[in-house]
Amino acid sequence: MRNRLLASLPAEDYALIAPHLTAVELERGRLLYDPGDPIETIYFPQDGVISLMTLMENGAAIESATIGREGALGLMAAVSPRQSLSRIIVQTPVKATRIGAGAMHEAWDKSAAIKDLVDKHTEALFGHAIQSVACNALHPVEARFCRWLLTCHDRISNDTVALTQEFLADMLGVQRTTVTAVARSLQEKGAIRYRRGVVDIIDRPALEALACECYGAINRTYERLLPPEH
Amino acid sequence: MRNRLLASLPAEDYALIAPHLTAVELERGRLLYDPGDPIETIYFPQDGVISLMTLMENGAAIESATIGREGALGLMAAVSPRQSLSRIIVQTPVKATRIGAGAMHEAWDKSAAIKDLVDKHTEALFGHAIQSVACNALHPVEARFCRWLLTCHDRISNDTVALTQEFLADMLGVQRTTVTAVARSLQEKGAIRYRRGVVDIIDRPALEALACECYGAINRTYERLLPPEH
DNA sequence: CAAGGAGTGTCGAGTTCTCGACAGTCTTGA
DNA sequence: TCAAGACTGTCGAGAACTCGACACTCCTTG
Repeated sequence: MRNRLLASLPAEDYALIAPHLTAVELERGRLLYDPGDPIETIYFPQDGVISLMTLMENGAAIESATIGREGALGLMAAVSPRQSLSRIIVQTPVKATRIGAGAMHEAWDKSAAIKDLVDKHTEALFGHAIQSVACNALHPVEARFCRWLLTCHDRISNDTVALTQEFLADMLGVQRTTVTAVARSLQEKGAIRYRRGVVDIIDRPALEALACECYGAINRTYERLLPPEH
Repeated sequence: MRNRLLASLPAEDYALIAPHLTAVELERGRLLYDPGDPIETIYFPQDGVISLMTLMENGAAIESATIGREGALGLMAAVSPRQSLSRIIVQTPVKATRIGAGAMHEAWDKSAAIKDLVDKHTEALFGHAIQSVACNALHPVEARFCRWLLTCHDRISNDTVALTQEFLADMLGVQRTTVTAVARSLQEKGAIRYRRGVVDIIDRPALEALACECYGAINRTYERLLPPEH
């Protein structure tokens, strides 16, 4: 059980949802929800990254938050029925545990521990979002690129991230040519190595030094609000 | 009662909190919370604007969301004790109704209507934040300036906004010189008139045309989630 | 009513990023 | 195995915004 939310639940509370949990694998690029879609399924990632992307009228979609094993997708639907606010896609291959929103709501209704978990997770995700608001306005692309890689690296179990520069340009809300330039610069600095569709993280400390403070700030918010590991 | 959340409460639910409500006036510039401060008081604005500002290590503070009569400040503390995630300041003079977080929690515990209100407000504020994430990455300063003025205008009861260009530059996360240039351009277009410390909104439709789609998107989210007016 | 501070206007060099274009390379599937 | 599509490299003009500087004006306060 790598998902931190599920792992933190006391056995009796976990037992409320266990019968309804199903393990799934989600392939990269899969569209889970579009804005307005009712959230019928909640996903607890065990490994991999899911992106929340704000969709603009012209079709541009930019990442507003990510979800990995520290959280869950659609968890707010445990409280009451929801429509998705964003386009939600699978960014790296994801192993997850899923549960229907209805079943989760019933468990939420019975368990104070689950209520608390939903509450804290909502707060942490909000903190993630408002930090990103500031980051996108104030920080140069290279720092945001590094933050993005680190966040991704934390949520997967190896040093290789499969993604195209084009995709990454969308995530960051910049031109692809800008991503190309930044990627080359980072490779020259020895922080990453990349080839067609793949980025290898070579020197994580270097990335951390180049990333903006938002990386640490978001992590601290999660650490403060979520149950400790183990 | 101009605050939309309070106005929407059924009489019996409102009665739970009424004894603890106090009317207050908050002067412009007042600091309500800094990151990490415990949220002990919840404010329901009747008129005026409160800003949530993400604070960076170098002291820069940029606006990540605003709160006016359509919402409340610190409402999530009704669910469980919270620390503020942002620096929260009074942006225009505010008339508000306030209540202690403890009293609000007790009412929340007893009233399904209040629970629902808190839930919906949390979701709307999250929607506000993720739209701002995209906006800051994708939209030019002029469009964001217009959006900001419109949002402010919706929450106050006249056409004159008191603020300095320096302050606005902080809000938008840009240089003051950029704000000067944009303000002059908008004045030449006849949308606003400004003088030392004051902006008058002259042609609201013109501002709406120049603002980015995020203004409408955020409003639609609030309209969908909050109880209708009257 | 003089002084000081706060707010604004303006300039210019420099950087970052956009935007469109096109060529080259790798991968996939018919 | 060949064609088509997906992905990357590169170029260059131009727009947007930064950053530092300085002058000026208005307002407040002693």
